Amino acid sequence: MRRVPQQERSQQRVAAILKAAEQLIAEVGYDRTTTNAIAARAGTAIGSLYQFFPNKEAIGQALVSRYMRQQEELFAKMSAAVLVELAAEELVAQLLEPMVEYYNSHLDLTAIFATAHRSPDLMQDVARFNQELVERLAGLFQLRYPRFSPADCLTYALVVREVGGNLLGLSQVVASNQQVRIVVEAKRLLTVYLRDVESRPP
Amino acid sequence: MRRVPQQERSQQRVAAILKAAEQLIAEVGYDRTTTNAIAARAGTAIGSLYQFFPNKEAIGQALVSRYMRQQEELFAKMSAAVLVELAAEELVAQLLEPMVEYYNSHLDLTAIFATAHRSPDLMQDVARFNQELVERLAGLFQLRYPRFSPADCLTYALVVREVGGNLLGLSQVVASNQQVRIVVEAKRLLTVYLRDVESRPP
Amino acid sequence: MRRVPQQERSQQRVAAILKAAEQLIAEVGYDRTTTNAIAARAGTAIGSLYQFFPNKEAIGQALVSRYMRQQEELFAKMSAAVLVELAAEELVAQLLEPMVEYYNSHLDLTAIFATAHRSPDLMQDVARFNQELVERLAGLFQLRYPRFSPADCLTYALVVREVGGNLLGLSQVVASNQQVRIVVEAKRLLTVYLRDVESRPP
Amino acid sequence: MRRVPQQERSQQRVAAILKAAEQLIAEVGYDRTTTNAIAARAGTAIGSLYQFFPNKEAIGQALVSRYMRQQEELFAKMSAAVLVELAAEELVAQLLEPMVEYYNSHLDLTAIFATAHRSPDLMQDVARFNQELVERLAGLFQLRYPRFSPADCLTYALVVREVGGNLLGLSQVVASNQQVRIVVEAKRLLTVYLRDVESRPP
DNA sequence: AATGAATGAGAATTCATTCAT
DNA sequence: AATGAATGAATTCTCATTCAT
Repeated sequence: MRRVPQQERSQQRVAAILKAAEQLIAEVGYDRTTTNAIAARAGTAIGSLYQFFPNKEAIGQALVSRYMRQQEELFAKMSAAVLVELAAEELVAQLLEPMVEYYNSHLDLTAIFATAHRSPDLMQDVARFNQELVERLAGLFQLRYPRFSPADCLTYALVVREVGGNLLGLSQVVASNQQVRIVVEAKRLLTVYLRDVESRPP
Repeated sequence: MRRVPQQERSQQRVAAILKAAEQLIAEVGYDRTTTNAIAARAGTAIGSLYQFFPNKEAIGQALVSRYMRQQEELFAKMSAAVLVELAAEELVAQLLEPMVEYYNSHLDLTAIFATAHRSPDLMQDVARFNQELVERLAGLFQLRYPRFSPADCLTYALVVREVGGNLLGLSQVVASNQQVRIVVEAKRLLTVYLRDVESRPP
Repeated sequence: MRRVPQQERSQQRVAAILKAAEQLIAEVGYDRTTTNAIAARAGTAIGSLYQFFPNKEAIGQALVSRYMRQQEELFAKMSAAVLVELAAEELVAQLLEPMVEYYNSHLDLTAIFATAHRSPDLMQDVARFNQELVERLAGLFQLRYPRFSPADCLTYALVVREVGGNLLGLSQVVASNQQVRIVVEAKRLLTVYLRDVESRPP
Repeated sequence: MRRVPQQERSQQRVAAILKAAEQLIAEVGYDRTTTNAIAARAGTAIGSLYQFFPNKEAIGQALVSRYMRQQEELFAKMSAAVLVELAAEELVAQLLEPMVEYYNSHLDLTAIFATAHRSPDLMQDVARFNQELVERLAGLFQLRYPRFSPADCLTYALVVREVGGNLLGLSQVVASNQQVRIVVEAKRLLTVYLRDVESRPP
């Protein structure tokens, strides 16, 4: 960010910009979201937008990093010591619950993540976050299932993250009577998968 | 398509255009792929590109519909009568194998599907295909598990398609030593999920 | 218009754009006038042009509607009650004088009207204006010469408008020593024509 | 023309091209008529078109010069000696009749003439023809009315040509029940105008 | 001679970003 | 600090013309 908003009015402005960006990206995708449209929906002048963000990418980065920060807070609450002991079902619930909540209030994530693959800078942040998340999961699995190799644990982590993230994304897109069902199935699916992993010989 | 390529040279040209488009979309995404870049990589003049495709979207549509056609051919080979009888593990293998093969040779699909959500026309085709695929799966599940309601079968189909597609997509992106592992886990995960479904009371 | 110019600077810019468009259209015709050329001659960036006009056609429409508005003002000044009573010579003078003045300051009209026949939207405006003008004339003739049928009056109106407009257009194109003569003859020609009409039996 | 068509088949081809060009120009205007469209409507390959015409402009020129040649033939039939003696009404009839006939079969003239003003080469030909026509008329008037100055005769010629041409053009465009009326009025208008001229003192 | 695929300069339009007010 | 008008590089697409077959 170019300038850190000090006054309350500025902070509200930045919040409005991020909210507008979030909505527009969710609606039309990252590439088709114009900075002018963001400013317009945020009720701000385009010039003001550029006082806080040096370029369009920075807005995407801000969105991603805000998401990262919030996810980290969620994870920080869970002690690894506890997670290691939980039954598979409980573990999945603990992991997915906060993500479900987050997805329900931040619709743009899928769109940003989808486009992020291609944008040099945005990609860095998203990739770093995903990496971190996967590593954290892999570490957790290593603690829970010490008999598996690190490469195995990494695989499980990749699978769990991908499946979890995408099913939650799907739940946002389907007809409303399917939304909850998808989330229920996501938990069930991950649970039986983890149980299967647990039952495997080394 | 504007003009149907009759001669062999034309067909090669169209093939080169589609291949270039595929690569570029996979590299930078649909929106950032320019028609000029496609023509340049295809070793063709931009005007020639527009002799075959009326606009940029048509190229994406061609890619999508080619994919749809090929997928349908794959499905056409499997008789429902056989699939109904298979064990969960076999069924998953039958469903995933051809998709794995396809994903390995067509890297752009994830990128197109990601952007497609936003583009009116492209979306139609992709959505229609996904819908069809999901309905086919739901129909299959209904046959296999008659005790479940259509809504249940739809949920299972949505989950299986989403998880299957995304894990295969993931397998394209990860480090090479993880690629095969991911596919193996995808099959395992879907297998235990289907077994779980099978074990449920009505 | 996309954005209504509020500030004086903007108004000057729009005026400069319209003036440049007018000149270029008069010089090379509507189709061969490029928006970039208009912007260049107006001393403006192409982007600025598009802030005020959504597309090229809108510039032509603005020119036409400005013309229409000004013509209507001219007509509004003449009361039908007075025109009905005038001698043919006076009537022609009243009708042509303002048009002469206008043609002398707006050289592009012929060019726009010539191309307008072909452009869907531009045509609408021009056609509507011509229609209106002809109907107004036909109405006036009906009042002056109640013994003629509406179809007759329409014919007279069509002829008078066509001849009037074209001779004034011609006066813009010929050598300077012929300009005034053409206008004088235009008046004379229309006067003797109207007198002839007046002398006809029903 | 690039190559003079010798064989009959070639001559038919050229005729088809000119006919197609004529129609298209009448429909959409000169600038918007594409050479590919001309070839397509003529049932010819675009390459063949360019074997006979070096560029698009040459097609317009061919149309204009064909028109010029035909008009000259019409004029050649009328001896000046006879025209000088005719009454105004007869003279007008003699002059307009062939033009009416021609306009009825060649609808593109108005469109070409309208655009011709702007096209360097096309303009030359059209201008030359108009000039010639006007000079011929002026010469005729000088013979009929020796008491007027050459400048006066030129003015009358300009007026008569402009009015005649445009009213015939108008007659092509109006509703069918007005077409004949316009032509009748055109003759009447020119007649009373010439009579007025004849009655003027030197 | 005929064909029509191929070419690429050029036109309309968008949008990220700057900068005068 | 805020504003929003101004900028112009970049993009999509057209069409006159060429040239290999």
